Amino acid sequence: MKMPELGYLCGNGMELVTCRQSTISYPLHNHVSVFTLGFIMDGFIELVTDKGTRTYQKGEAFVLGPYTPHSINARSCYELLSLCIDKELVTQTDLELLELMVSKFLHQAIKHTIIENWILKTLHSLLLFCQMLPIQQETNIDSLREQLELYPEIPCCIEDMAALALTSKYNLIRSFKKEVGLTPHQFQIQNRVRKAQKLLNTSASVAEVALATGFFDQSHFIRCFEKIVGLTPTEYKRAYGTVSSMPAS
DNA sequence: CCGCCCACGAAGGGATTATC
DNA sequence: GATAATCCCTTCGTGGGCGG
Repeated sequence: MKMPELGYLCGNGMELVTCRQSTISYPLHNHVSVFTLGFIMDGFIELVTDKGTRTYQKGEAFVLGPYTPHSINARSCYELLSLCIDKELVTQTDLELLELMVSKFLHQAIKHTIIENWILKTLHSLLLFCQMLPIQQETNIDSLREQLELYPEIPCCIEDMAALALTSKYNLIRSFKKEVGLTPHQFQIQNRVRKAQKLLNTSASVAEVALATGFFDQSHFIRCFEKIVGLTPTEYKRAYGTVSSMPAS
């Protein structure tokens, strides 16, 4: 398989992931409590959400709200720039200031590449759209979701989760899927992989990351990781070899 | 709307081997 | 030695159906 070129930068409540020459498809998942702005730099992708399937091609952008379940089908080689912004930052910051912060972040993040004009031009309307998206009220499901997001590595069966959400396991599965778009277990696995991605950016070995994120062993970890990320942990580590994070300013 | 039951498929668990 | 891949059996999560 041809390895995609990946880039990752984070800081000030924002994360930027660039993916070049990728042919990876991603199964159903969500980006937890962040807004995601996706910019198609080259090629095209098929984005599937609960609102349907839409093809986005070079020069087009999309917005995903927090916890929006979606999948990506790669029909060809594509280049995607994903900008994730903390929910609080989006909802609690004045639009003009937010736009300034985001464009500053983009300029800092992509130092050696000229940011295409269309990205900066669409930024304002995309951020406005984010701020206008309705945010759900807090429920018991939300507190469980928060627990699973913060501590995905803790062994927690469906009965334990139901107890946390003050409901039955049958109702939990239905309600959770309705609100989050994934079953509790799928959500837990996804968060474990997400946490593992962060740990893989440190000096920890694959086996250490596997145990630290709640997987029984590295064999099981590799299977789940590859299914969600599209790369094995080692390939991922290699692809993100030049990882850096920006100092807070 | 919620709880329960049940069948089925996916995930978990364990062992082993291959590869670098 | 670390990591990746595969196999096989067991366990459990999930979806559908049903009833209160």
